[in-house]
Amino acid sequence: MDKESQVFRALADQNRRILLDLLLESDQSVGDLSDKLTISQPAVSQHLQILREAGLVSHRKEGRQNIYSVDAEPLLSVASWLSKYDAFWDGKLDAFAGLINRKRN
Amino acid sequence: MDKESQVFRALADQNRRILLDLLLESDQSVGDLSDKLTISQPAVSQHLQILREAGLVSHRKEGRQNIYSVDAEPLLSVASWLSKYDAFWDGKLDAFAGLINRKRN
DNA sequence: TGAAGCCATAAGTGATTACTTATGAAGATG
DNA sequence: CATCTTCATAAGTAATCACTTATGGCTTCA
Repeated sequence: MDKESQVFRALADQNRRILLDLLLESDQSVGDLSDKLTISQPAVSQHLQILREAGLVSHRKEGRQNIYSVDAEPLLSVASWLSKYDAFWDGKLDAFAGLINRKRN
Repeated sequence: MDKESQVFRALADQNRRILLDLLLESDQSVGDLSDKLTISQPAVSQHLQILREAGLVSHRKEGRQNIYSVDAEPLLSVASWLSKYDAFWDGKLDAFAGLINRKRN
């Protein structure tokens, strides 16, 4: 499977997007993440593996904990793919540009 | 399934992204699209149905042909979701902004 | 050292996916 | 009308998915 499909597929699951959202707030251990979802710890580990394979998260060991953090680089290729649709957004593009500019200023 | 997952899932298949790319060039019939892919016509129809359910394409009948066209609006929510990662792109964000601005000017 | 905590991996399951071939409905054309 | 074109839908299949429970390897700590 090509890398782009792998990234989209990783993002296609709600629990995985929640995991990314949680990691966006702060790096966290698997246990911390598990406590915040309604699925089992192994399920969380499996989702994290898929996110890892898509390059969207990385992890470091701290004692017996495994601390995960976001790695947003693959999303750049998603953004690049999206940019092909600029012409179709017309006026709405300004709203989009506003969205991506919001945090810059 | 939530709408956002549906859009990501629709984009997670390479053939469906190719279909969108083709439709980005011009509105086309199912037969035209079929000729350009290596899968069967029913497979193309099935992919188009998934894209329709995600709101990414629409179609109009012209005689016995079914002409499909891109409907990019759902991609705005993808773009909005992506914007949460601005802070993680740091310097790379400029490249991203360049990408989305390219076609504007 | 031994018990407990943290986490990945294994194995099993039902649901979904992405295709195929077969078919039939609806519109154009002789 | 009879036929051909275009396309969606049906049915079947092998592969993949998202979970579960069970287990065991490390690490920490009493």
